[in-house]
Amino acid sequence: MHDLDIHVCLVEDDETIREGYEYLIGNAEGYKITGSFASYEDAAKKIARCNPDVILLDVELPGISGIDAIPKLKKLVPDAHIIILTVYEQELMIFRALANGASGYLTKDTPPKKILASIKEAMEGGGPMSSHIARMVIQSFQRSEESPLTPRETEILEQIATGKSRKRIAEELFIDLETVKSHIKNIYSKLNVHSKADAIKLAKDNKFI
Amino acid sequence: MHDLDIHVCLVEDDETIREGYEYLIGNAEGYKITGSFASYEDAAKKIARCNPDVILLDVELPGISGIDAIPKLKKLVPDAHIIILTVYEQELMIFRALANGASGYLTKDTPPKKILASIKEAMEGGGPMSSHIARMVIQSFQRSEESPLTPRETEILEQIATGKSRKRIAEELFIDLETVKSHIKNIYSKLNVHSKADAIKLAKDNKFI
DNA sequence: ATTTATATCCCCCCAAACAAGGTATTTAAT
DNA sequence: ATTAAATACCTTGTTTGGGGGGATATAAAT
Repeated sequence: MHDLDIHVCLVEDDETIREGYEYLIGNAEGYKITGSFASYEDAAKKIARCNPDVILLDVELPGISGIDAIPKLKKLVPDAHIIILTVYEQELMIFRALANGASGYLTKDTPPKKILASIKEAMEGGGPMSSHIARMVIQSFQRSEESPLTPRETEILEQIATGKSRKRIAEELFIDLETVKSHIKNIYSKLNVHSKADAIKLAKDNKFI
Repeated sequence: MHDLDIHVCLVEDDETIREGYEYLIGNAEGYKITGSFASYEDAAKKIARCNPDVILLDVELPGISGIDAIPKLKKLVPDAHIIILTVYEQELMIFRALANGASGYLTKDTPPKKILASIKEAMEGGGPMSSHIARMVIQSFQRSEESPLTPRETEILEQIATGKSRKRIAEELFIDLETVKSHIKNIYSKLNVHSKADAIKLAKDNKFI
């Protein structure tokens, strides 16, 4: 029976909060706390022997931050799914966590039931996120609707952003090199820039591309 | 009372499925179907008068595809949240949908309760996704752990990918132009490529950057 | 103690790419 | 009938890119 339980480890420096989670998860059917640590350094020593399926990880930790701990934990227990559990909702934090290998991102106001569901979800290959986080992630994909660029110009700027030369872009779009140049001139003049790099940066910042 | 209900519109060509959703949502407390259409063209004419809070949109539609319909619907009813409801789970489809302005993405095997919850979630600023979709979205942020590139090389390749010239990169990293060139030479040789564009493409495909 | 990897800097060359200044035609949409 | 978009051409001048050959300091690994 025990082996069918989902093995959960905690890394959270606030003792009160940690005990709260221990209580919640430890008493839930099908879940088992196999490790509970106050810092990454603490966890590093023993977590491999805890065989975690899921690790709940705080971001603000003494010593190595939770964000930086993600790749290290992944190395120690490659098969574990890491869920970030934090009060922080800054975009940068979220994206760094996900880029570093987190499987999910929950805010600390997540109700107990949702936490348990998220643990299971992560284990089954899902990507549990608080709804607000999910929307931020989705929004990061979205384009602006008020781009001054025409569709063709946007397309060409996208190609430029992949590092392709004008010549190559011309070939791939079956148009003349001179046409590509014309488009670029127009792009620069619309965006008020004088170089590839500036055009790309401005376009990305404003989600034109 | 009626005005407190969440106004939902459907755009789905399969009549059986559409009727199923109509039944589900129409009979749920707090929800009201204010429009139901078999295609974008159909919806375009009347949907503005339906005042939808949330639009459930299929991707495979006769005429204009659901994906392409998203920006058009957004223009017709800017405040509506669009949730894609589909059998397709291809990465490209998902990212195009989100880029076009969808607030959520559900697969058609989503249980009724979750559909209703997702409608509410979208309305409240969340980003409802099927768990599998969420994981795909999260994975799109992640880097490979087996990049052959050193941290410095990765950093420089990232800069190159923003369109910056070697000179500018050198200035911004406070190193000599020659150093940047050396790194680039090493990057090319490690990646077995002979141009910016190829290096960027390969690195992006393999999530080195 | 000695390799190895990383990051740094230097020299050469030359073709190719880039940016900015124009002008002009065709097509599609309003 | 007018506008906007996409297309193509020309000139001029500067910068960058990619390939080749090296060197050196430092840190990590063995």
